[in-house]
Amino acid sequence: MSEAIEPWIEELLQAGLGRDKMTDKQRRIVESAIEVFAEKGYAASSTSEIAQRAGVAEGTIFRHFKTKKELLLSIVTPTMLKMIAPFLLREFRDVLTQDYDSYEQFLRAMIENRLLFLQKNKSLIKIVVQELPFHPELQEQFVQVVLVKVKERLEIVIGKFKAEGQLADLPVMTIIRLSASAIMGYVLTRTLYGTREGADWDDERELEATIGFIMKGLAP
Amino acid sequence: MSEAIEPWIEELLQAGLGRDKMTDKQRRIVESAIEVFAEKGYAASSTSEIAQRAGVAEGTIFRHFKTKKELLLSIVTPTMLKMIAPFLLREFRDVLTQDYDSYEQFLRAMIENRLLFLQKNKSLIKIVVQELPFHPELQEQFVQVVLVKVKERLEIVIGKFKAEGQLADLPVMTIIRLSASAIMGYVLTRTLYGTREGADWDDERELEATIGFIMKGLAP
Amino acid sequence: MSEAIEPWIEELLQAGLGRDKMTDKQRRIVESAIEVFAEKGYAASSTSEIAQRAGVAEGTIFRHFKTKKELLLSIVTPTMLKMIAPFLLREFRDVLTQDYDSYEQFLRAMIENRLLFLQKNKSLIKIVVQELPFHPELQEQFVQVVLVKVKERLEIVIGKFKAEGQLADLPVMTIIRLSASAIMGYVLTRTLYGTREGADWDDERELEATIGFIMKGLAP
Amino acid sequence: MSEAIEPWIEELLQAGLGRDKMTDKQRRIVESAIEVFAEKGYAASSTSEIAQRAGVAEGTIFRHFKTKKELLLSIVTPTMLKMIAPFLLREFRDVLTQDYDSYEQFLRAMIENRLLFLQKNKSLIKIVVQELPFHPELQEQFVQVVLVKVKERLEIVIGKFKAEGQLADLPVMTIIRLSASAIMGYVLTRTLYGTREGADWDDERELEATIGFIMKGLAP
DNA sequence: AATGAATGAGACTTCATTCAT
DNA sequence: CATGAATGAAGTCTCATTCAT
Repeated sequence: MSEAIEPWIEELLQAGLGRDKMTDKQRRIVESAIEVFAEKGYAASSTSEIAQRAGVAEGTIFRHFKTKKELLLSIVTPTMLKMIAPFLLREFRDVLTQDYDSYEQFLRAMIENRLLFLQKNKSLIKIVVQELPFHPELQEQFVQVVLVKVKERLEIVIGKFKAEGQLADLPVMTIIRLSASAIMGYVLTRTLYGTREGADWDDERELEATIGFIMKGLAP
Repeated sequence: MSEAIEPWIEELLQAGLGRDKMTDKQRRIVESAIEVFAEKGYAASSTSEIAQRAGVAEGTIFRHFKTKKELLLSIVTPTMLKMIAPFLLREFRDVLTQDYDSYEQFLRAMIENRLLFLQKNKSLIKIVVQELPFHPELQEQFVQVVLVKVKERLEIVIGKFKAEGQLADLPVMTIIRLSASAIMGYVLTRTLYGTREGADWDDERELEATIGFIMKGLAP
Repeated sequence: MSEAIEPWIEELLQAGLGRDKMTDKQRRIVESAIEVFAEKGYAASSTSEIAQRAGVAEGTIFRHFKTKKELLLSIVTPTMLKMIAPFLLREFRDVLTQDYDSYEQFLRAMIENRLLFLQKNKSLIKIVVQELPFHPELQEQFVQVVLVKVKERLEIVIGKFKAEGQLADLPVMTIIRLSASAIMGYVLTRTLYGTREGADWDDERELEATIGFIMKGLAP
Repeated sequence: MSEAIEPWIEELLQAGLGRDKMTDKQRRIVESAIEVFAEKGYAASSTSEIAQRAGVAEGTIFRHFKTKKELLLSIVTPTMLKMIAPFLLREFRDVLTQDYDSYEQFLRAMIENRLLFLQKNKSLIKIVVQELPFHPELQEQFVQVVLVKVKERLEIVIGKFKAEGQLADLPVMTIIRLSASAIMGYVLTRTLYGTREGADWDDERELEATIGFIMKGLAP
């Protein structure tokens, strides 16, 4: 737990999360690109439309991003890092292992944190999820950056709860999978279905049901 | 629930599932299209590559399908029907309501049946899932054809098990969601992760863990 | 002398010289390309202008030639072959070794033959000469196809005249170089300078002077 | 013949030959431009690459040269002057008419002088030769500045040798052409072919052969 | 029914040039 | 003087679709 974060991740986090160094136009280009990519998908998006929405000349895009693909990467790579930021930052990491007495507490914290993130980054997540299957480099990155890191951290936390006898005697990966499935099912349904007009979605109730389900399902 | 299936669905099932009426070339076109769409995504696929792989002239595609979009629909619509075929076919429907004594039995049957389907139709499912977000007509179709129908049928079955006191007192939709999440998590992990070389995936164990998880989580 | 011509050369000669298999539009494209390339140089020529002059849509060019470069090659490669055709064709080859009693006769024949060729293919030659320095593949081709073949044949003929004591005792390559320089100087001056209005170019006299110069310069 | 050199030529000679007045950046731009133009040809060269190689900003080029074309001219015009400098400079001019007893001596001096020049200015010459055909203003300049001047001077010298009975009774222009052809053939072969690895080019022998050829060919 | 040449709109990208800093 | 971000015209090339054969 005490080993330092790899410097390149630290760096990317800085560079990616804050768009500080970007010029105004650059930021507008990226924002338009996020819009358009999320709406139509990368392949069906045209740089001319992105330029138009950003209010810049098409050539300007290519001054900042050598290719359309690079523009995509400039969006996806930081997003993948943001997705796992809580697992990487030192302060949070310590929190992970210490602050939660019960698995339930931990679950609630995770859901709240990531749900907030997801709500604020719907388009970004959509782009990542949509494009992942078609770009092997992204997949590589995803496995290396997201899966491995997250798994690493979660194994520690969940291992602890399991050792304390709070959880059933299942492989840690299985516990992660089952918990994650239920949470994602909740989040996805909520996102897709819960926002429809006239939908009878009682968020509080569903959240409780989901957590209850996980806790019962994983009880020793 | 004893009303007849809508005739147009019946028709589509016939037309879509059996590619009987297709000429040889037509079938080859559709098969190539499935390949290419699954590989590159609809927008990034070119009709000329599809024609090439199908061994037909470029123009031939447009003799059978007015537009590229229509070719996509000719793949997606039947697939969506195939996805819910078990819920629609009369014989199966009766089975649903009668054959299973326990929810666990029912779950096992569903998993086995749909897993088989998924394994035989990976590319098709991939296309549907990938394209759904970008084509409102498809979404419409999906909701109308898949969600509504499945929900309708499942509510009966699950309502029965719930009435029998086998399941916790949760809204039927919630039960469906939680069960489906866990199953899909299992299937997805198995598909993406279980086939990697050197992966330590014990299918039997994971399946049992998943079913156990659901049953415990949903126990009254 | 009696060994067969390499089949690939034979083939290229057929394909390149006769534009038989070309469709009408293809021929028009190539002809326009020759015009434009010769006028402006390859790099400064635009496919859109070529298309316009050919009276076809721009896309049509790329149906017949994958890239602009391929269009260039489709012009240059056959031209290089045409440049040395006399040295390759069997009938001519035999002629080379037998028909000429004196080096002077041989020179006159060569000049006449190649001058005719040059007059009919000014643009083509111009393109080859202009582009050669910028395309390594063309240089490779030029050395392999033109230099080597021509040298091979000329060495035989000139070796014979030298053996007969008609020529000075110089390396055959030197004789070739000196003769070629004088001829090319004649041809070039004639082409560039001789066609100007008011130029005092007496072609007959200059030709005689050139041949006289070579013969005297190379006399034993 | 004793009339002064046209002042504008004098001026250009000063300005072009010495790059004295240029700032450091300006000189670096011109040098990079020479490199790139020689490598890729004018039309295929980009000002951005030139700027990069020169280590200056893109805009800087256009502070010193209004257009890309002007940059080309700033290279080509002085080069054309340098090509004929020996014929223009007063001191050299006198030398021309007095110092050489034989045409052979004169030839040797010219070859040595111009060969040295060519070796030190390969890229420049390449650019001039390559671009001449595509820029009518350059052609104009070339005829006016190079051809006319050189012809003027050479006619005097060669006229003298001819009057002395050293040379055959041919038009002076013909003598020039024949001599120049042989020399250029020598220089070109030497440049292109003589530097290849494994080439059996004996420079001394070829030079002698060439001079011998010219002298014999032009003997009275 | 099948072909494949032809199209022209539009895709991504490059580039010479301008201008505020 | 120098910079480099910005531009928009133009470049090469792709693609869905049409149509005469």
